[in-house]
Amino acid sequence: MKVALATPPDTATLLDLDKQLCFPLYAASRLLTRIYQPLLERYGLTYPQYIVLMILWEKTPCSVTEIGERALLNSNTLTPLLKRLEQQGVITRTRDSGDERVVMIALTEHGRALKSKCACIPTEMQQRLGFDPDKAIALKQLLDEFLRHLRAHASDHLA
Amino acid sequence: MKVALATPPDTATLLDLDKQLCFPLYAASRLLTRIYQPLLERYGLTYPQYIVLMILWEKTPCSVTEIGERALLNSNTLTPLLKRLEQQGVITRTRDSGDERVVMIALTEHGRALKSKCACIPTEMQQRLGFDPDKAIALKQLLDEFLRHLRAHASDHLA
DNA sequence: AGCGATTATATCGCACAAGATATAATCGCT
DNA sequence: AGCGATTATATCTTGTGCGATATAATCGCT
Repeated sequence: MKVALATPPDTATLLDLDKQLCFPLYAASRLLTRIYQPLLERYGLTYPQYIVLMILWEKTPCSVTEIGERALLNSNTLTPLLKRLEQQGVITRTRDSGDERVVMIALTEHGRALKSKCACIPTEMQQRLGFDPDKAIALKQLLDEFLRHLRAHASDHLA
Repeated sequence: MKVALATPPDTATLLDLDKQLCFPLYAASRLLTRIYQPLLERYGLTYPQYIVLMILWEKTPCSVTEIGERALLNSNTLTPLLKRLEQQGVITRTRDSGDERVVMIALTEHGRALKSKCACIPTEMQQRLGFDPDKAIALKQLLDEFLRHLRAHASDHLA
């Protein structure tokens, strides 16, 4: 016979929005992106485009696949995004002469110049956020660990 | 004259993808949503739709604005999402008789029934994730705090 | 060399997101 | 009562995201 039905983990309760891990992740991601937006639109960039540029600022040129692995985005998202960056004159897209399947993405002069213009963004974001730096670091560490876990786990699920 | 230019926080370095807080947030949010997907598509739901349903399972009916405040989504996102849920017979949309500007969203019988069908999802996600529960709790707490901070802060920036 | 399997991008369709703007109903003040 | 301001949704446009599929180039094996 069922006895201690009184106390928690009853399944209905677990469906409360406030109990979810995913929701604050999802909401915080969108809100933080919104705070980036006014800083980025000065240069005509969206947040995902900024991610791609950060990858290219570290190493250029990069193949589409390399960018996808780093940003965790597939070609169906990257192709149009990269075409927009190309139209803005920020990057070039060139087929690799050695392997014609590969499209190499390289920064233009303008794209390189954007790096120094964007250099103030991380600091400015930190100021605008005004979130306790210690907590931000703790959060980032946990998130990085969680992301590593998810990446390792994702391959399980694709199998 | 500039002297100690050698050591860190030089601005260029801060643009490294690995230094960013937003990127793991953004990436983890998308990866986690992907893990939800196979569980949700059994019931023809997307993750944002599931969020809205969790809100309605706690309290029905709700106005569009109430849902928007809870889910942090605006009408331009909610209106089409809610219309799709209506077409699926999960919710109804009715103008409030007292105030015709307000559209009240209520669960249908089917929508209510989905709650018990979805009851297993939180537990199943936890199992599938296999992420250290203590770390998950710590992460959620930090995220909740960060989200509260962002919400409070967002209003500053909208001003 | 020949050809099926693999790989790298691209395309298509659908569903968010969010700013800007439109529309209609209600409120508040005189 | 009248009317400008506010409020609640809806619509339009642009830009992601992502599953499914298409296409073209390369690889691997015989």
